[in-house]
Amino acid sequence: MAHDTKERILDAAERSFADCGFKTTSMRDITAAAGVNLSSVNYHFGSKNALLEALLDRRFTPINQRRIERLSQIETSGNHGEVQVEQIIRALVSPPFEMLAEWGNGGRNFLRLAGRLYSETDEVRAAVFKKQEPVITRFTTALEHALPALELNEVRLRILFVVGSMAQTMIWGESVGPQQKIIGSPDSLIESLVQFATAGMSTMSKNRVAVRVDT
Amino acid sequence: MAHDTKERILDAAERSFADCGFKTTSMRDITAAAGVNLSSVNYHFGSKNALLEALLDRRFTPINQRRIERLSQIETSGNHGEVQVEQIIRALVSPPFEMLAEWGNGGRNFLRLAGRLYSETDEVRAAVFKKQEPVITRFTTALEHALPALELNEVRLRILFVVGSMAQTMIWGESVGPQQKIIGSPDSLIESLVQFATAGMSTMSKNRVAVRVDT
DNA sequence: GTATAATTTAAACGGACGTTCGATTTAGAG
DNA sequence: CTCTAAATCGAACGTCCGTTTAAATTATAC
Repeated sequence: MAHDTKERILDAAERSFADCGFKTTSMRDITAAAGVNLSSVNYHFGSKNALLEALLDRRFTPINQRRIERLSQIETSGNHGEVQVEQIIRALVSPPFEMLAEWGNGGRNFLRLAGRLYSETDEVRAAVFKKQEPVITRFTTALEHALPALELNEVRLRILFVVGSMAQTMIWGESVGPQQKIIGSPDSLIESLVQFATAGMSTMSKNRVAVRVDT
Repeated sequence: MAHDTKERILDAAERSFADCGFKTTSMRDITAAAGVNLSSVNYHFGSKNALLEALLDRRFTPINQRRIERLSQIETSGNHGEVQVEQIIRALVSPPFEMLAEWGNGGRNFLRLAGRLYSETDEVRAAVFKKQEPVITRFTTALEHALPALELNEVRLRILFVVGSMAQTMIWGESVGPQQKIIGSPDSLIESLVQFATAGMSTMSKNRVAVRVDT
């Protein structure tokens, strides 16, 4: 029963952060929802910020592990062109949604929370970015190799677009708008996202404006 | 000098909200930055929430006006297919970036702020959504007509992806990562975004998984 | 000029926040 | 059992928050 406290705090915090955001959620909200004492968070994690970090680690570590595994497989498969681009993108965007089945409600809460992170305060975002940096770097180089005809900065810009689509999907995962449910099963959602992102990532225009870079 | 106060508050709030987020920014931060008395915000706007609404109205009204104008022109132009899709998407995503030139730093701050709104607290997001609803609806139906081969829910889902890409671009507009500047002029940025979104929106797969909708 | 309204100001309000502290309870080892 | 360390608990700390109040100041109309 002892160590159970930590996980109950993590679960409650995950849910509250997803519902109300990091700053808006108070420690009293979290501890009340978890059914533990107010001081428990500081005792087990040190501070509210440290709690957030622990929370992100718990989910991002297996997600990123899976991402990297997939990418390694793809790199040794010998595929090329748009097929490979699709595989790479799938390896990037699928894992968070696949975890839904394993993690249940906790996974759904984390998804909403994680989607928001990309637009959090610079302070929080910097922390997240640092954790995700190795993964982003690996996928960036992989896509640069898979799309040799594209300027490097254009590839990186499109990765930004893909991440934005993914984040938005995480946030609005359940319903969009007041009533409409436009999202069915997680599987079909992933397919739509991968298809969209692959098409956008692979497109080669005829009359494109050159991408200028200020150095 | 009297009515100048309101705009100074709006400018300062726009900047602070963009830097630190809505909840994190205190009224004392805003009024200090604006060089006005603490009570001025409540006097002129009523509350902190009302200030945010006024702030959004100031920028979104002309942006959405421009969006609707463009869309109306497109609908009477007689174009079809992917050409029309590109025009519609351009009408949706360009205006915010075009305002940068007109609004200077204020526009840049607003862009970052607006990009974050899509992932704010449900409360804030609901308010934003209500304001944007007519515009979203019009663009949704326009794209549904332009893409008759696509299921309606698939169109709406892809609009979500496009909005996500746009929001992400607004947030990271200046620099991505610690040092890299991957974004050049606003013009080339818009072109990249439009091209990406058009390709993703228009793509027709061969072996797609059917999109199931829970009713 | 005076009267009236609009605006600005300083000060304070009650409340909620993250964190800390000392005491108490629980768990594990000898 | 006893001893020790880990964990939980209630209570309080100081701080910052959004908002309100009432007086002082400024602008506007007559």
